[in-house]
Amino acid sequence: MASRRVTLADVARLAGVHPATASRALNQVDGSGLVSPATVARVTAAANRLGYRPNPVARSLRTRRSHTVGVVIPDLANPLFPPVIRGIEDRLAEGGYVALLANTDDDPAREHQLLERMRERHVDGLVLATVRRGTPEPAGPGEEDLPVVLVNRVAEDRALPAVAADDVSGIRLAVAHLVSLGHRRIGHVAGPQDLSTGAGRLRGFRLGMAEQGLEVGPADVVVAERYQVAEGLRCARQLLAQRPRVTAIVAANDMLALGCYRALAEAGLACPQDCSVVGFNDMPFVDQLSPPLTSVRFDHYAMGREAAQLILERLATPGCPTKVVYLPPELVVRASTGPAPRGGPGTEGRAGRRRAD
Amino acid sequence: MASRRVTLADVARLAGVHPATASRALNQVDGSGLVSPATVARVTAAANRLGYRPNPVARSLRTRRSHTVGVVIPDLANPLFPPVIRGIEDRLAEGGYVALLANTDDDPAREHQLLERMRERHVDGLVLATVRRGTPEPAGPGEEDLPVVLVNRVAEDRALPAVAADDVSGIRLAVAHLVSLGHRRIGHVAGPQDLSTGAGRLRGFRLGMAEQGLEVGPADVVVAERYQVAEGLRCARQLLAQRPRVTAIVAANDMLALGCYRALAEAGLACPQDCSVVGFNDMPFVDQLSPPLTSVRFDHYAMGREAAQLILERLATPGCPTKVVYLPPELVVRASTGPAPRGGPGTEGRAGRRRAD
DNA sequence: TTGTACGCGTTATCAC
DNA sequence: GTGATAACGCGTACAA
Repeated sequence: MASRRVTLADVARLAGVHPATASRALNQVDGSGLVSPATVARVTAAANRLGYRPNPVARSLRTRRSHTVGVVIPDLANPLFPPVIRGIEDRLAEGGYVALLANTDDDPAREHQLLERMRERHVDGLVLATVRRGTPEPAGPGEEDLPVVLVNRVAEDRALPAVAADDVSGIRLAVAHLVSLGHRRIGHVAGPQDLSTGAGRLRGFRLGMAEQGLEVGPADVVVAERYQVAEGLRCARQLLAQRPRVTAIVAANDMLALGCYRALAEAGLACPQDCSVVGFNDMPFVDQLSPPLTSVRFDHYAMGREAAQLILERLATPGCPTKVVYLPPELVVRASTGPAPRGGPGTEGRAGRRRAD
Repeated sequence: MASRRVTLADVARLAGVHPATASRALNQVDGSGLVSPATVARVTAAANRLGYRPNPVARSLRTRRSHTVGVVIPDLANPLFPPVIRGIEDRLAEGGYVALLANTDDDPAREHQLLERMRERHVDGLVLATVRRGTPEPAGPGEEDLPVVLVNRVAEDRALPAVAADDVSGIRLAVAHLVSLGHRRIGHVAGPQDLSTGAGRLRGFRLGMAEQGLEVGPADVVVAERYQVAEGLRCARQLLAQRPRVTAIVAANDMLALGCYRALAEAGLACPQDCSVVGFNDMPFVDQLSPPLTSVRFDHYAMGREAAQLILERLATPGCPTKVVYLPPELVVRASTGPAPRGGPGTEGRAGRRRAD
């Protein structure tokens, strides 16, 4: 029936101490003897008895810390992110923090507005999955700088703490796998080059091909503007047009790989009989596709946890060194990759067979 | 270079008025003349000049309203929800509100804890996609009650505002479609019966079958405990075991339909040649499955917007009547449904063919 | 119409 | 060690 929330003053009254003392007693880090153990006991007892919960708003007003971390995601609809968010939330909760989530839909204007809102709300730090190369300062100039951690992105100069998959290694795995299956004419549908993942994976492609003694000509790479199925379709169409004898495509992520599927179907090519496809991220559901997608996998949930860990460290120790964490990738081989066709694709013999609707 | 945030006092000083006056001038609803137009002009000018942004924390402490709405989702990894969340966020932003997002992973304990955190943070209202039948009071008894809106759920007695698809109509569409393809032995993998969607869709199934003059025996329905692929697999296995001659399965949602795919593959049955499958929700990516899934579709983004609309109405007019909004469903026919097999499935002639790995 | 004074709930900084 | 006091930034009765 007690309708009003119980406040610190109530606790103090019950414990027979001044509110300030109660505050100290409750916020006490164990050991530092600023307040007598007896009072601590009495106050905590009173707090428990009354079911006292501090008011975070009042606390935030006073301390200018909100125990809230802003998490900015480019696209919630990308299945990559839910596990990442879960990881962030879980680790943050362990540290007593809450995530304020926002997604920008890749719209810089929207992102700017969201970041402004987050500053207003006194978020203590930011976890960004949106940062583009060339805009390392996420919050505009002149502002007091919030702690920032990048996730699934890395700053060009590694000046910001970050957690991401080892893009280069991952793509090299993919290339090596394809070569082991006999592929030689391999194309790359690259990601946006203003994203660290897009640039890193393209670098990995060139490196991996070189390691295998294969050349990469200008026509072997088509760069997507965004990580979306439609872009994958566009790029794969172009790739097939300018390199009709390609037998395998490495896509910079799974969304683009989906676009490649469509382009192959359009062209009357079967996957993997005529052309193999490899993705990146191993998103949920790609094992249910037709054909199930071979993809470079890493632990998304762990990436989220690690990002939260970094921001917590940074909040606890503002000056701590800037860490960049790379997660080890592995290749999950499924049915979208197979032996290189012997006659070569694009020859009339194999085209025009069964196609997805 | 101005490092400190500009505060109301700064604005007042520049405008040459008392802070209280500045406050009134800025919070003024147009028309009601509590403050002279001249001062309003001066104050707003000063505010713009300084780039004043009110401190939401202080305001929230004072007014006990945070302009924040808690949004609780059972499972972020379900692709149904991202568009819903987008809809909620967008509409909320138009009304000057922010969404505080949380996902419970279907864990009531976790949900309880999250709701507590949200209360602490002074959320002004709640949008819940988690409510189960039998627990209409989401926040525990005796507490001051926050405005609540349900999304993708409906309270048993319709006592709470809610937005959801018209489950009954949707399933009837599915049944009618299957019957028109010649199916007569149709099974249902039902959703959890403590969720309004699970119960409503089961009701729709019985109704739809009755309309078509078909009987529903106890063995024709298997009830899933959760909306997950693994549960769909379990239920479909059971259904196939107890009704081997079934030629079509209506799944209560797309996740369960995915489980049905697996069960059919296990049993060596081809979809749709041996057995058709219909899902519900038309999640993103189900058009990319093998085979592309026939599913009952409704506008997820619109559902989110509508839910936000309802909570905004409720915040503006606390006593307003309780609305329950049903969204019209439509059937998206893809390749997972086809004509009923003539010989009937489960006969040895067709079993044991190609199977997914 | 505007200024005065106070309180929202907490914590930081002084004294004692 | 603990109590008193002020302040975080804003909104709002009340007085003028």
